[in-house]
Amino acid sequence: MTIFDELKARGLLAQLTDEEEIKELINNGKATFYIGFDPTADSLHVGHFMALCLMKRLQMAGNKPIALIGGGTGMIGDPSGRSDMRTMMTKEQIQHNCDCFKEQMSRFIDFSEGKALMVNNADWLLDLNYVEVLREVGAHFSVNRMLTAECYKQRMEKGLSFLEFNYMIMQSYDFYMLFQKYGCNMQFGGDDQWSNMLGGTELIRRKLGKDAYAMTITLLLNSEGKKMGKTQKGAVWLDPNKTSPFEFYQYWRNVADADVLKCIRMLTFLPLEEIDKMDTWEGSQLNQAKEILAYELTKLVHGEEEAKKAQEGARALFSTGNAADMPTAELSDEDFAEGKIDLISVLVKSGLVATRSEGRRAIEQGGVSVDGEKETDIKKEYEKTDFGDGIVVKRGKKNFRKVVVK
RNA sequence: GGAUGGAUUCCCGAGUGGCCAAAGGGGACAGACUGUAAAUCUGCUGCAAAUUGCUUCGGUGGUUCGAAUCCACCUCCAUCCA
Repeated sequence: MTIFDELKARGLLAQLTDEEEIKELINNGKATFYIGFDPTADSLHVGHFMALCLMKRLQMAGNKPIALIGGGTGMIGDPSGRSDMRTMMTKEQIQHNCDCFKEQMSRFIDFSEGKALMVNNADWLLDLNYVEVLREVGAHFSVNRMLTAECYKQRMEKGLSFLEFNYMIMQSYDFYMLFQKYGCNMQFGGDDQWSNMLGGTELIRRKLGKDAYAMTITLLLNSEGKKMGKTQKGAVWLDPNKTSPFEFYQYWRNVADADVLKCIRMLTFLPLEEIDKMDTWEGSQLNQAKEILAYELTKLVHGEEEAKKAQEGARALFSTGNAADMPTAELSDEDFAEGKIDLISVLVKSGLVATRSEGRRAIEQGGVSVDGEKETDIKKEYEKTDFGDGIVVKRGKKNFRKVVVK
């Protein structure tokens, strides 16, 4: 199976400028392609992960990836797919984020011996001269056409600043630069990047009279049409300090039935034949598929050892309600008043609830249990000796914490 | 620069002197049912020493016994005019 057919079978391809040409290039390892990453946070998240996987797949097929870090475009902020203005970041923030990105990416992509490149568009964007850019680049863009682009249409209702309006031009300029500097003939990105990417191919055609190609990856949406990889607390990060391997595992363990197979197909490296078998699974058997998905992804991101730990931890926790390897919270002497601490305080100190009111509510509604026993007395108090080697406090079905006294 | 409309809690959105910690919906959280899924039903959703107290309706001052609500100024947003 060719790499192109595989990508297609996995449902990764969304839009392509020229299917035949792209197929030819990537199947024969002749593509030098880039994917841009804007440093909007100090860690990559699941959305980036898809792009990284794509890079890896194509690299394995002999193509040369360029990871472009948007140190320059990050100064502007991409309006695509957003209904509100981005908050502006300081230069220092952006630099810090770039550094974090670099480190995380090197774990996925082989950057040795010219097999891949990592560049930062700050290198060429920050020193641009305004008037020069207007004359050289701006002349090739039609405002009328830009405004008809889907990503701007949405923003026309809420308001779009000139700053953000220019994002497309900057991204197009990136492609143009990479084409000249590194012979980069292809750009990949999320489907929301389509219009920005077309801007680049067009600029290259107009300025150089040469062809370049663009291809977008399907956005990973859940059955409700929302982007996956987002939780209430924010994104699911790849940085273990921001999203622990256990939380990461649990996120995928808990995806909806309707989304499991899609996720396995798009995100894992499991052979397609194996995935096709799972396609017939129904009902509670799908639960196994979720376990596979969670395990495979955790393994890819955090390594086999962490994946095993997370899986075992989760299994033990949900079957027996106990596990050696669960998040632990420590209480110290100051937490005890006259040798005692009340249950609400335990919940707050262990981070299971944010406020005492929330803790009170959780107890009153029967959502709290201690060592497997439901506890509904909000005044319940514990002495130091009650903790022994640690007690397991649970809020809701999926939030556990082992509480020990130091 | 001018005219008009607007800013309410996580989001949308009611509220136009006291009955307001603020209707309704969404989301989130908890419970029941389940498969760590979905759907459904129920509860709950500012904080706290919790039948009470404290802090919230863009900001700052003011009027009043009492202000989300009235007045002044300011900031931001939308639409129209330049």
